[in-house]
Amino acid sequence: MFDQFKSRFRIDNHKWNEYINCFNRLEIPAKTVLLSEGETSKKMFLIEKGCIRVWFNNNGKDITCQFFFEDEMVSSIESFRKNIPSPVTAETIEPSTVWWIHKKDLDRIIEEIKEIPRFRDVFINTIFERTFDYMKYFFSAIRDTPCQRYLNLIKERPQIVKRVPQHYIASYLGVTSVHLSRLKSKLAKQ
Amino acid sequence: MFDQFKSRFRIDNHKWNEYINCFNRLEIPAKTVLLSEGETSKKMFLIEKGCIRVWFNNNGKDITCQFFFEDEMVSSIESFRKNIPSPVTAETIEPSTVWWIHKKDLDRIIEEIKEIPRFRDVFINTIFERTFDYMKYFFSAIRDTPCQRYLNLIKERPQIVKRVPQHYIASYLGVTSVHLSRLKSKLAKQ
DNA sequence: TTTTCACGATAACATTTGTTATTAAATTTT
DNA sequence: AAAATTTAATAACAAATGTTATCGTGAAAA
Repeated sequence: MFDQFKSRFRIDNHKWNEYINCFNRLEIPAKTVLLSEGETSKKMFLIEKGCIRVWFNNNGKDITCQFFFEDEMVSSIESFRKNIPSPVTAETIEPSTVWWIHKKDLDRIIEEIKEIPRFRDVFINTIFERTFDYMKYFFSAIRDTPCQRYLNLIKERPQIVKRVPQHYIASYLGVTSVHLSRLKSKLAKQ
Repeated sequence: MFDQFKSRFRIDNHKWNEYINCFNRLEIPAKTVLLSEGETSKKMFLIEKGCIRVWFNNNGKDITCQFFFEDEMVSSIESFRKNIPSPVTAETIEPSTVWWIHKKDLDRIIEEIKEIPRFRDVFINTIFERTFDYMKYFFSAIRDTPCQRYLNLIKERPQIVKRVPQHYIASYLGVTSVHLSRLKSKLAKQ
């Protein structure tokens, strides 16, 4: 589970064991809430198996804004970094296995390995890539029709279309589930 | 113009003068292109006076995706950082005064002051904030109606509504200029 | 097994948004 | 000043999308 990170940073074995001992394995059923809207995020989750959606409430309807799958880290990064109430809820879609770590442990680890220039660069690069991702999402939202965004999702993120219930995808695309269903049947006819 | 940065990082006078000498002042009319779509960004611009929009072409129509005003830095950060062709064009809206710096000079300066922990943290924090901004834009795009987004713009970024021609704002909101005009007249009646 | 419940498809109708065209005012250029 | 260009408003119609309701299927719970 953690080898992907180890090989990237060349951390000595002793330290490495100390770090991975901070993680706790957790097996949970579908629809388990890992972080609630309004709660300040104190844990970071790493997905071993399963899938998680992040959503927020808007006038009684929930709007899904992110999906996470195997090997991805999940939290409300805004809540986690700034110690403020989370604007979103994180919840499993499938029965899942996750590893979680306390914020204070992760902060300490980051503080320690921050001194490794190699790590620092990877860290900064990761944040930049996240920014570029969200820029893309925003640009797509103002440029493309819902139909184009759905086709794009099939192409770029097939996992989502295959594993996630359709009404979650609909709100992620900014349309109703009725309309997404309509778009699908229209596309099937062509 | 540069004092806002100097006070933030406590850099000694000699170095400071070396740094600001890398910047070139430029007075330009409205509709001047500073970076073209497809071109690899080699300059970063800092706005002393005026305003700049960033846009991309979509099937012959241009879609504005960002606005910049006084004291803000402009480039395609993706092109600038990754040395790839810019997905966007940057162009003045008003007659403007900008300061520009060569990428190689800026890279060298950043490399030097990166060693100052204080700077490093501000740098990392700035990227995070950019990410949060784009997350907000994306969330708003899938959650809010164009009308809500327009009202939000008036509230959160009044400069845009006051200084930018309406058809640029329309594409930024993801609607046609006809429709934005319609929304405005509807709001005026209430 | 039986009973809920979650999920998705579809229809009918309402509302929003896009398209195209026209006009007028404001601004810039000549 | 005159001409050209840019910008915004409006109307009429078309297309996209939302809303509400109904139905069927399959999965989960009792």
